Order: sequence, then structure tokens, then C-alpha cells
Amino acid sequence: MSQTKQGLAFTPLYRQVRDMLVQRLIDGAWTPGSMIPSEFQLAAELGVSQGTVRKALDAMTAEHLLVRRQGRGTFVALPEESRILFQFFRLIADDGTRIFPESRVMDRQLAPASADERALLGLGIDEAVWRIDRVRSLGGTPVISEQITLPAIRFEGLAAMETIPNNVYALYSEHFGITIGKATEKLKAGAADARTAARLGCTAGDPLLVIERLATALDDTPVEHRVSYCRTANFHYRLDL
Amino acid sequence: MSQTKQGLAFTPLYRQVRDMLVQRLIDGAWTPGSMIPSEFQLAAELGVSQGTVRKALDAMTAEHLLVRRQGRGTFVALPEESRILFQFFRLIADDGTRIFPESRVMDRQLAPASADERALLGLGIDEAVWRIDRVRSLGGTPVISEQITLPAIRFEGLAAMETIPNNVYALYSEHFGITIGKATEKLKAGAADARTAARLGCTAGDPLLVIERLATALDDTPVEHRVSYCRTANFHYRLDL
DNA sequence: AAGTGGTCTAGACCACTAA
DNA sequence: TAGTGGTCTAGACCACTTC
Repeated sequence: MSQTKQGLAFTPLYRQVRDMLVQRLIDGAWTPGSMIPSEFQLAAELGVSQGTVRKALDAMTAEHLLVRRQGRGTFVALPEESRILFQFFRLIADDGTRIFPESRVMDRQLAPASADERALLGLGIDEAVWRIDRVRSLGGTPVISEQITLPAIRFEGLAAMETIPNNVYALYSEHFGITIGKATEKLKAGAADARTAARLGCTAGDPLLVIERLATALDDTPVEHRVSYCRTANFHYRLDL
Repeated sequence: MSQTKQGLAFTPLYRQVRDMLVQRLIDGAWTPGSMIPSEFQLAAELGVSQGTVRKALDAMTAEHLLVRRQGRGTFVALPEESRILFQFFRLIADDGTRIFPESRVMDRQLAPASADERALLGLGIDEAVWRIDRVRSLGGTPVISEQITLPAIRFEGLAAMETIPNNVYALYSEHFGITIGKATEKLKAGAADARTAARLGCTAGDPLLVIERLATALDDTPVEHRVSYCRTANFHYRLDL
């Protein structure tokens, strides 16, 4: 647990500790929902001070990987609705209400990956993908039509599943051992095509908010590509700068 | 610099220090670009430890209020292009390039505030606002049409100004002593009206990304309301989750 | 009462910058 | 060489939760 500080590749100790602890999440040594050892235990085990462990744990808390509760302990974050709502789902009713959307799966297919999909998900030439097509409703009204693409190799049991639950990040975690760590979104305005318009109860050509998301696992490998077409008549995408 | 820790209104010491230092920015005791005292000097002056001052300064750095440079010192952040580009301007070329937009002011008016404007900017019944209408271009092509609304009382010298510079946050800071601290954005999809379409070189009815921003000063009072209509044919709004 | 995270302190040493 | 921020340590006490 020591390192010469000169040279161009200096990594602070708290960062090394953070990386080691994230590795435990990747390896599944610490599972979602479980309590991890206390700061002092980790400090003793790793041979660093408690303050250094704290700095690593604080960083992981900021990444939403851990949840700390005074008096109780530190826990591995769960992909529960409240967390998704806070971290990943930014569509909010115009009156400020936050609701978790319901989903209706329209289609699910296993197919060879297109060139675009291979590039986005880092797949080889012969790899396949799952494509999930669903409609999401907020307060009973269909608002989002979205297509999700997953690398087939990481979701091998998916064919056997009867239904796909509403919270897919909980599915990835519980059934496939994949934790989504980060995601990048690109937003554009687009026009509704006939099929999407029919789904969302609007007219073809109506403007839609188009959200393209690439989500990565804890090891920063791409896991999910998603394009969402959103009717923003009564909802908006909110962001603090 | 001490406080009983029981009771419901406990505020950590580093937070109190942070608030005191932000007050110096509000009061203008520390001006943008200037170097502030070292951690040890502040600690001695405020009667707290250097570690507590550091935690306050780190928080302010995270808020983009300060810039720290190892070996040089800690400086009050400037509303310079690079900072705006990083913190406030999220429209990026599809190839990933970040450019600072040029602006062309189409109109500037002083008028009584509408009911909506009064509500958004926290104004009284007889207050006036400035309305600035401009077109912004990226790499020579007009991409954004936006309307900015400012409380007239906070921008009294604006009538005398010949031109309005491209970087309005630098203007607010340098000419009116107002530092924008935070902003909230609401994104929707909308259709171009005839005037906006003519400005942006598209067709009326084309989908546009509509960004509504409310920016607040360091003391959390609203300062600027802005609605931007963006053509996203070759650009997108990017965000990390 | 015991164990946890949250705060605060004091001091050491390293790395970077400028004079 | 002096001064700055960046990292790391060791230890104290407080607040919250559970038993």
C-alpha cells in the first residue's frame, strides 16, 4: 500500500483503495444490499488510515455505488426504483411530480448485431444482440416509446424469461450480475413516425424528445444502448447545472 | 466558531465556513480572478483547523466558484468561455467537438414584466424586465434562437450599452457585479414557428429542442430566464448520469 | 452500552510553481 | 528556496441506530 509519488502515473492512495473496493463489487464479493465492513475494519485490512478509507467510500457514495447511513453502516447500493428515479430517470411532470413509469413490452428479438450496434457496444463481427421494444406510461398515459439493445453474450438466460420486468436495471443486477455504473445521454428533437405516433397517441410528425443512452457496467464496458422517444406535452427533462 | 451539535438545525462547521466565504463573493470582497488567502491563513483567521477550511474550499470548487491550482493558490472563478463551455453550454457537435457559439442580437427591449416573468424572477407587480432576443451560431451555421429575460432593476446600466457581448455571464459579472452560481434547465421538444424557422434556416414545423433555463445568483435569487430553440440536426445535448 | 458513520483537529510529508 | 495546494495519518468527540 505504498507508492513513489514522482513520475507521471501517480495515483493517490484513496483512489487505489476506491478501485480495489469497486473490484469487489465487480467480482461479486460484495453484493447489492449487503453491508460492507466498517471504515476501521477496512483500514486495518488494507493497511491505510481510516481517513483514506473514508475518502474512497465518499467517492463511491458520490457515484451512487454505496449508500451510507449514520449509526447503521455502509451498504452496496440496490437498483431500486427510488435510486433509478433519482439517478437515471429525469423525465418529470410539468408540475414537478416524479413518477416511476410503467412499461409494456411490445417486442423482444434476438438478432445479429448491426454495424452500428457492434461499434456502440464493442462487439465482434459475429455477435448477436437482444432488442427490446417497449412503451412506457406515466400516470396511465403512454409517454415514451423506447428500443433497448443488449449484447446477447452477457444476457444468455434472457430467452427463457417469460416477462421482462419494468425495472430492467434491477433485472440486469439480479439475474445477470451486471451493475450499471454510469450512463451517457445525448438529447435531440425528432419527429414522430406513424408507428410511434400511434403508440403515444399523437400525430405523425409531432415533435418528440429523442434520448439516446449508452450505459456501462462497473468495469466501464458498454452494456445497454437505448433510444427513447418521449412526448413532452406534459413532461420535461430536468437538469441542474 | 463553535456550536452545540444537538437540535434539528445542526450545521457542520465546514458548511458554516463555506457560507461565510460565499458571502465574501456576494459582497464583492473577493472579486473574480483574484487569489484568496491560503488555507492556513483562513484557518487562523476563522479559528478553525486547516482541514475544515479545505473541506469548505473543496465544496466551493465543486460548485465552480473557485479554481485551485497546486503550487499557485486558490482563485475566484472567472466567467470565461472555457468555464461556460464546461458548466453551462451542453450542446455538442455530433462528432464530439465542443465550440463556443457566436451570437447576433436581434432585439433588445425594456418592458413591464408579464405575470409569468414576475413569478419566475420573483418580481413585484410594477417591475420591468429586459428582453434580449438573439441567434447563436456554431461554426458559422445558425443553430439556436433564444430569448433572455432579466430583471431591469438588477441591470440598470444596460440601456446605455451599445452592444451586448457574446458571453453574457461575463457581462453580468463585470458590469453588474452579478455572478451566476447555479442554473436549472427543463428540456422539451417543440416545433419551429415561422420566424424561428427563417432564422435557423429550416422549415416551420420542424422539431426543435427547447431548453428553458432559470439561472440564479450566488445568493440563490433568480437572475436570468432563458428559452433556447435549438436545431439538433448536427448537434446534441450531452449529459452524464 | 456498543458499534456505526460524521465531524474536527493537529501535524507530517509530497508535488508543483514562482521568484 | 519559499509558499502553495494535495495527500496521508492518528486520534478525539459527537450523533444516530440497534440491542
